Amino acid sequence: MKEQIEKLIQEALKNLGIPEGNFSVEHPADLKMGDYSTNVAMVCAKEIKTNPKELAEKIVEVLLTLTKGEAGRGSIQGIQVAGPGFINFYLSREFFTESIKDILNKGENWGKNNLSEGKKIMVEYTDPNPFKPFHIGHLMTNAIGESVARIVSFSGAKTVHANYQGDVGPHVAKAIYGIQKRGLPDSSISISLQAQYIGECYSKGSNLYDTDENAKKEIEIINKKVYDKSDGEINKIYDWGRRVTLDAFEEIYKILGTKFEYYFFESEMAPIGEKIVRANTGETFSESDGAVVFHGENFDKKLHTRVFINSQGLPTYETKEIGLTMTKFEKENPDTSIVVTATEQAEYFKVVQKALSLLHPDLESRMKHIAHGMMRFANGKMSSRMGNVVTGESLLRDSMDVVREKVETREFTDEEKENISKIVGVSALKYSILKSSLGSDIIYDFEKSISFEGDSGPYLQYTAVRAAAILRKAKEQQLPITDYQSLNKFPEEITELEHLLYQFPEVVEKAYLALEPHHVATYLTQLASSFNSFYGNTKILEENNPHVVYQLDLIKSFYQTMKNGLYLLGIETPEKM
RNA sequence: GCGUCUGUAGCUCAACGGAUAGAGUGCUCGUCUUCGGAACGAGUGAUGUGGGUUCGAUUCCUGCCAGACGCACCA
Repeated sequence: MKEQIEKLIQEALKNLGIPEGNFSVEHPADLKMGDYSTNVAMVCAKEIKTNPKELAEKIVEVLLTLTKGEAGRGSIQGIQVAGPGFINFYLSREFFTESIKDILNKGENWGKNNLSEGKKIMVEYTDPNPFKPFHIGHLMTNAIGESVARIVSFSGAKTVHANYQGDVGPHVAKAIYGIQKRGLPDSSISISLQAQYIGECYSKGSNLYDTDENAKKEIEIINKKVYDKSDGEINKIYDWGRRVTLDAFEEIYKILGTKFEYYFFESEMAPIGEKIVRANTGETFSESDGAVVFHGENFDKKLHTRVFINSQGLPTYETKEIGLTMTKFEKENPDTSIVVTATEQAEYFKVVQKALSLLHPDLESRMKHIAHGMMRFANGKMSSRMGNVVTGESLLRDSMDVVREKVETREFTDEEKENISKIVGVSALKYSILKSSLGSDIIYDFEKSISFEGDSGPYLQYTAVRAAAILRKAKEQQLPITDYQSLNKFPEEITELEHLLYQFPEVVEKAYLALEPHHVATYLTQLASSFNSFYGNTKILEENNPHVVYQLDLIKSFYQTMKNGLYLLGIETPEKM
C-alpha cells in the first residue's frame, strides 16, 4: 500500500514537471489525519519556499485525477491537504475489509516478511555461568535475545539459537572452595535448591578470596587444578556442580520458553582461541609485559588495548571469544552472527571484533553485537519478596506468585492455575523488559516494574482472552465466523482497530530492521487499547446486530494479530486467565 | 582524564528530521446490575541547559550539567 502511494505521488510530480525530493510516506500520529500521509516539503524540497499549501493543493488535484476510475486503486478513498503542507490519504472501506480477509487467511503467518529470506542468522543470548546464580541480567538478556530471534525468524531467516556458558575460570574455583568449606548439600532437595546452595558457596568463596590471603592462595591452586583436571576430588565436585547448575538453568529456560540448538562452553573455546591468537602473535597481536595483547587504539582511536593471553600464559575471556566466534562460523557459517549482552560489554566487543576482522575481513560485516541496558535497583532495595537476594529465578517466582494469588479464588483447576501463573507471570516480567528500547537501564522496583494493569504483558493477554471468549461464545451460538460472503455487511464507520490491524507487518519489519523488540510491544499496547475501546462500546452478540459476522471476523483478526505479536515478544497467549 | 550510552509529565516508558510531543501509572471525576472490571471515558501534567545546522529539531552537530558503563593481565 505504501509503495502504491509512493508511486502515485511520483507519477503526479512527473505530470506537474516538479523535481522529486527525498520524500517518504508515513502513518500520521493521529488517525484523523489519514492512514498515510506525506509532507510536501519532503516531496519537493526545492519548491517548498514558494507556498507549501498551494503546492500541496496542486499535487492533490493531479492525484485525484490519477486515482479516478483506475483499476487497482480502489483502496484509496480520499486525499486531502491538511496543516502546513501535508497530503493525507484515507483508505477505503474495501481496503480494510480486504485486509481482514488477508489476516484470517495468513493466520500464524500474518506479519511475516521476506527481508532475510534464505539467510541464516545465529543469535547468542542468556550466557549464564555454571556455579553462579542465574541473575536478573540473564533474565533480561534472555527475554531480549529470544524476542530478537523470533523477530528475525519472522523475516524469513533460518534462526539458530546459541548459549555460551563459562564453565571454567576463577568463579568456578571460588565456588568449589566454598563447597569444600561447607560440604555438599542434601541430595534429596530439588535441583533448583541445590543450585541455589552452590550460588551461596560461590558467594562465600568470593568473599574469602577478597578478604583472606590463605583462601586466595588455595583458590588459585584450585583454579589450576580445574584447568588441568589433576585432582580427583576436585573433579568430582566440579562435575557434580556443573551438572546441577546446568540442569537448574534448563528448568528456567523451560519456564521462559527458550530452546537452544547450541551450548558453547568456555572450556572448549579456550584452546581454539589460544591457537589462533598464538599463531598471529607478532602480527595482529603483540607481546607486552609478558602478556599477549591487542592494541585496538592503533586501528581506531576509540578502541583500547586488551589482554588476550595473560602473563601466566592463560587465555583470557577475549581469546575464548575468538575461539567461540570462529567455532560458530565453522559449524553453522551464519550470514549474520548476533550476540546479545548487557552494555557493560559493549567496548570489549568492539575491540575483539576489530581483532577478528583483521584476521578475517570477510567476517567484519557479519558480526553484530546488541548491547542492552542493565536492570538496576530502586532505593537500594535488593531483596525479593521472600527477603532473599534477588536472582533471576526469585524474580520469576515472585512474579508467578502474584498471578497465583490473583487466580486462587477463581474456578480453575489446579493445573490451569499453575499454567496461568506461569504464562502470565513470565509475560509480566518479559513485557517490562521489552517495552523499552534497548539503550537505557531499567529501574527495578517489583511493585512498579512488574505491572499487571494498563501498559503490561498481562493486559495484552487479558485482551486476547476476552476476544477469544467472545469468539467461543459465538461458536456456541453457531454464528458463522470467517464467512467471507457475509463480510459484505459491514458498518460504514471504520474503527480505530481496523486502522491499526493492517499495520502489523510494517511494525514487524521496523522491529527487524532496528533489532528493537519494543516497537512490537508499543504497537500491541495501542492495538489492545483500541480493541478494548471497541469492545466496550459495541454490543456484538445482540439479536438485531446486522454486522455480527463482520465484527466477529474483525475480532478474530485482532486475536490472531495479538497472538502473533505476543509470540514475537516470547509471550504465550493463554486460553483463559 | 579519555571513550561509549542515557537525560521527555510526580513515577515508568513512546515519538521514522515534520502537524496540537503520545501511552501507562499516580491524583480528581465519571461509565457499567457486562459478549470476562486485569476494562472503558474525561481531566491533570513534560523535551536537563547554552549555542549551531534546517523552511522545520525531542531527534542531527557542538559546549556545559547530571547519571550509567568501560578503559591491561576478571568474566
